[in-house]
Amino acid sequence: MDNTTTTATTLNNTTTTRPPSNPSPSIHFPLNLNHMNQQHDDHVDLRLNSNNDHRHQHRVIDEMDFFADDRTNKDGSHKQQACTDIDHQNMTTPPADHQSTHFNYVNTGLHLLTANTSTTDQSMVDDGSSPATDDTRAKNEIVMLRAEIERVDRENQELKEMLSHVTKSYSTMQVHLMTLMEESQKKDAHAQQQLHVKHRQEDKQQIEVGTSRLVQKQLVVDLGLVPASDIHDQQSLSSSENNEDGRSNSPPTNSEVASRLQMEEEAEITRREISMGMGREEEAVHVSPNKVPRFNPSKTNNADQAEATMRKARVSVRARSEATMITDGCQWRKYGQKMAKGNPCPRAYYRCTMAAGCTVRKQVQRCAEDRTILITTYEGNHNHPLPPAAMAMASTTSSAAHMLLSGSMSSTDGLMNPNFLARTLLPCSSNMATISASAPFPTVTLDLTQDPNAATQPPPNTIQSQFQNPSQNLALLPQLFTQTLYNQSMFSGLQMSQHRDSSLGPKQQGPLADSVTAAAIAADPNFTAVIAAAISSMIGNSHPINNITTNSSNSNGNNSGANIVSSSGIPEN
DNA sequence: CGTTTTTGACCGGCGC
DNA sequence: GCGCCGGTCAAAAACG
Repeated sequence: MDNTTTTATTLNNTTTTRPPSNPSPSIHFPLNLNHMNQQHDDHVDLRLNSNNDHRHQHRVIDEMDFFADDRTNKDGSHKQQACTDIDHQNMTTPPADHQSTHFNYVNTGLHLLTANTSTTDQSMVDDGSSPATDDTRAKNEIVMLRAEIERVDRENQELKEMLSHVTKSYSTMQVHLMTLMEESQKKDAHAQQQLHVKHRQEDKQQIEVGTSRLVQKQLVVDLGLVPASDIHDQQSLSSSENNEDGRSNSPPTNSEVASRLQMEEEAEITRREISMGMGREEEAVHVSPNKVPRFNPSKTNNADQAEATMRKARVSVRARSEATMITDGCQWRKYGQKMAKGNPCPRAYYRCTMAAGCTVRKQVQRCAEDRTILITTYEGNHNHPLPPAAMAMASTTSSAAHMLLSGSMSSTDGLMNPNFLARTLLPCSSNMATISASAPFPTVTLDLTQDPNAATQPPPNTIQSQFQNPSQNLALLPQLFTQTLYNQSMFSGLQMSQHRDSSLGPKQQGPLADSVTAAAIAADPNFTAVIAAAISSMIGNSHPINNITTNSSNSNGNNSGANIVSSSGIPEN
């Protein structure tokens, strides 16, 4: 941002009367093209010394950058910028090939002429040339400048083509990514169907054999209530049993095996996502008569640990709000309230009521030290369609779980590097996302409190800093949104790859995966929703998240009133 | 009357 | 083994 500001300032200094129409486009584009390291002098000198090709090129590119991002007027802006100088030099004779496009700038150029012409005039005076010579020189200069303009135009064109190419490539990749995701989803559905059928067949066989315990277990699988670890076990069992079923008569080829494994793996991941936060129902159904713990240490493997980690992974949002809860687009029902140790404010427990089977929960509690800060902790994944606003928040919890599952918990990269998340989330600004390694649950924390001197401190083992002031907080939002949106496809791709890698277990993923995953999480657009939700509550409780994102969720009547909370949901105490 | 909230009881994990 | 604590359950109360 500093670089951008510098550029704007330089231009303003150079062209003092340039219409203040376009400082804003400079905010974005220089981030994409790396010309911001140019000195101020480059801008000034280039403007005055058109015969310095090297420097001039820098100037041209910088100015290109400065306006190129203005997608509504980038073409015209380039030419306007490039032509301003020549217009200064030729006050009444703008180049014919640009005249049509620069009529808006003629007057401006007249005003900007002073500095440049003074220099030129001075040189002319120093030469002591006759008026005729001056005319010739001026004409030569005009010719040179026209040639320069043409060259600049060509460069502009090339750069525009490059930009267009990059944009197209990005769009293509995005489409490709979406296609892959759809295919993946289809595979998941297909794999689930196959597993369902297969398990039913196996159930029948086992019922005949009389293995009632396995029947019970697999019924749980069929109901989709089994934890991923058990699914994994089940799949292993099924895989081994596949050698005995009908299909095993013809040994599958390697590709078939690989394909099947991949499909089952994806199905497992899908189940894992669904089962995350299944909570009591799942346990109630699954617990064997012997009350064998589901995560028996004796048979715990990486997948089990990952599952346990995912189940408990949480996303916590700290935001200043006088409301009982931040609005996140979901319907919640309070099911409990407890006094937590060390905090005079009670902690309220909510569960999602948008679908019968959804067991997503959240805890809401005011900070003990600063009761204007509302701490909302989410756990689990929704298993039902959500309105856009709610979907964003819900995906965040899933994303957090994936991040933590990916090995960040075991890696110090993401946890112990104080600047890691900050660099990832907002490379040019302060930190707001933190990861807590404190037991018992891995937690991703978004701190949206505005007061850096708030008495509230993050729990031990957290990495955290805060926005320096509210204006900065809000001012950074657009950039944050841009950044997160830009990374959306990247994150999705990573998420998919994580799905596949997750079967390897955290230990088998390298530190790069850890870092990248954490980066993806931090850059996830879903975080935007969290931020938006928190910000919306900060800005005013009468402005729900929809004000920031979309009003489309109004259709289900769950926007500002989405969170059905009693007035005493969180006693102010 | 159906839904939601309240609140005491209960359960399981964990530390001593 | 016991007590503490976090989290959940479920009956009663409150609400619309």
